[in-house]
Amino acid sequence: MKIGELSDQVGIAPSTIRYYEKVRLIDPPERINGQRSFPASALQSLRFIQLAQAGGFTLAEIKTIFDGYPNTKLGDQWHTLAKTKKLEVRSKIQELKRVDALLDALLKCECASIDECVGQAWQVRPREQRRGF
Amino acid sequence: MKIGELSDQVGIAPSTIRYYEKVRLIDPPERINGQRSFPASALQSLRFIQLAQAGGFTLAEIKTIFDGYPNTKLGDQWHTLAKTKKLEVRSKIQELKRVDALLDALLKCECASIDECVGQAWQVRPREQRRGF
DNA sequence: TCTTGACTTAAAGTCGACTTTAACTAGTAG
DNA sequence: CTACTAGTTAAAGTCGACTTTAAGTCAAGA
Repeated sequence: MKIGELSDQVGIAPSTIRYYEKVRLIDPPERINGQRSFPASALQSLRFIQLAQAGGFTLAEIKTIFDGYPNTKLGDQWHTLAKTKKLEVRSKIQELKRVDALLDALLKCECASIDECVGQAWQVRPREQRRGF
Repeated sequence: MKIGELSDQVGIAPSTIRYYEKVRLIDPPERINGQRSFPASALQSLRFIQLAQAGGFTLAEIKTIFDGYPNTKLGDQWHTLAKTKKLEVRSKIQELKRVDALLDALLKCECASIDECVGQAWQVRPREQRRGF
């Protein structure tokens, strides 16, 4: 598969794919007349990168996973990272649910200001002392 | 409230708060002897910013919301943006759930490579043609 | 009075993740 | 043969979101 085709299939610009290769995130593919010829597995790799990025992984973290897997000795770098990230992902889901609720509130409520509306959406009454945060 | 106290309460660096003021994301607070003195509502604004950022809003988008709210004429900019973002947030939640599942798979499975494992986690058999994507 | 610590400014620097540019090559269609 | 398309490289540029730097101000405590 040439870079253009791969790009089309996965929805990642050729320049980005070359960039990923340059920073050693993906393996340098075979060259045919100087042009990259990717194996089918490159598609999976790129899709993994897409999803992991959506999950808040940096490219460096994705690299750690790629480099380490499947070595699973306890305390292994990628293993530790994956577990940490799983927690992050779960709390991010909770955060997003709060954002969703907040947007609902903003779209529906009649508050005069964002601050007031935020207060309501968070069950926090403004103009009143709360104890212990 | 001086900038240091606000910073401590909300967990955002003073330099960041000044930056938000510079890019007109928050209102310039009153100055007492040249020093910023924030009203309590600044706390709510900053918390809103934090959460919105976590929800994938750019600062420019947050500004649009702040600037437009609470004007709710149909087709209003902030209103449209909020509705669009709500959809984005919901699909992001789905994405994160997929990441969570993928991490589970990586942590538990015995695949020889990430690509293979990704294939399994996504109910996509590698080495087989799938029709129509 | 002197020092300390928290504040002020404008401007420059950083970082991650790409994208763009410029100059080039190789295969294909007319 | 020529033109076109899709590929190649290294290096520089961009963008969002901050952070750091340098030089200065101000009030409180020893």
